[in-house]
Amino acid sequence: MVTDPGLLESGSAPAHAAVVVRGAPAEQLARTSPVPMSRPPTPAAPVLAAPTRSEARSAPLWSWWATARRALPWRETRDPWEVLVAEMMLTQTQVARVVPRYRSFLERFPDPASAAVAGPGAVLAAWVGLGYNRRALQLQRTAVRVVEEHGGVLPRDPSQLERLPGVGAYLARAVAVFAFEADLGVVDTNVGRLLARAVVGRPLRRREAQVLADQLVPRGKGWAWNQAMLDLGALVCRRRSPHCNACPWQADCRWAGSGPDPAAGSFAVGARQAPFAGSDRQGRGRLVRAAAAAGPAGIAAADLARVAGWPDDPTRAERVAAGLVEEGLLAWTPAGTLALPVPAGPGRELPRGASAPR
DNA sequence: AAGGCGGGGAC
DNA sequence: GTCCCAGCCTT
Repeated sequence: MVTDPGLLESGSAPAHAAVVVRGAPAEQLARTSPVPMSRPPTPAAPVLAAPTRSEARSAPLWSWWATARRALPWRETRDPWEVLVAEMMLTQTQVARVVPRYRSFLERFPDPASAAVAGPGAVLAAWVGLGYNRRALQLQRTAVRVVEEHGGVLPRDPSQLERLPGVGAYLARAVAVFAFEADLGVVDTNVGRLLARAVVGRPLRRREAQVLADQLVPRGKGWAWNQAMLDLGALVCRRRSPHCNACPWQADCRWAGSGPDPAAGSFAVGARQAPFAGSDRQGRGRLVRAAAAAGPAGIAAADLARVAGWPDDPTRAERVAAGLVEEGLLAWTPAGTLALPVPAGPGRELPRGASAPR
């Protein structure tokens, strides 16, 4: 008998019998639209071609996952805010870099209300070092919106989640699946790579990938299935040098690790990015980090160029600093120094129009 | 469709 | 050194 870790993890998962094959054949995926937010009606006929059948893939995946699964702190919760914080931190950031920062951030901001009240500067100060500092601002703005429009509780509908600042298609579904245990497929870089390589053996368009991911989810096991898929992509079907010998889908893989990588150019699979060293991004990061370290006093204008890493190019430093101010990541103080947008620390008032936290 | 956005670990 | 990561947003 195949063990089913999903039933151990997912309190609401029904103890049902067999995985049911649903959905449309792979050849029809492209014209299935729009992406359904819930399971479409079960069609009469068996549909997915043999290599893409969910049933053939679920048993090996569960067996593999029972021993290979990663123990990660955000897998211990179903709180939607805690899930959102994890997913926001994990955006383009490796798991190993998020783990040591996750719990300490949640201790400081245990719910949307606390982040809304604290203000952008405080959230940013707790974020510095994780990278992509805009995410901290977006998370804080989302917290304000959740307090103002949703009574301080994140909505469970992906389409509503997606309207929140910084919450796109992936994050909305990730919250729906990992907090509310929806039976949807999440497509990040790991899953996107896995689908392209193992399931279809060719690059996938956005909608194809999303529909296919949805169809593979065994009913009632969305949480465990997606966590297992992420683990399989991250640990076995890696971007470089995949461990095909250790893969539970080796017998059914449409690629098998030789020849051109079908994941190249497929949806959610990252493209090359510009060099970081010497970029504006690098200077921006230095300025925000230095502002966080300087506290309310801020960075003296005379130090900007040196702090940004361009001692011989103050014009560039000022331009980049102006951009950070424009985006709300930094602010000029009355003294003419550059600081985080609001004083970090307790005792701030709520933004005008915000309701009191519960 | 393409480019900007952090930073650190793997190679 | 280069590459890439539980993406999102703007142009």
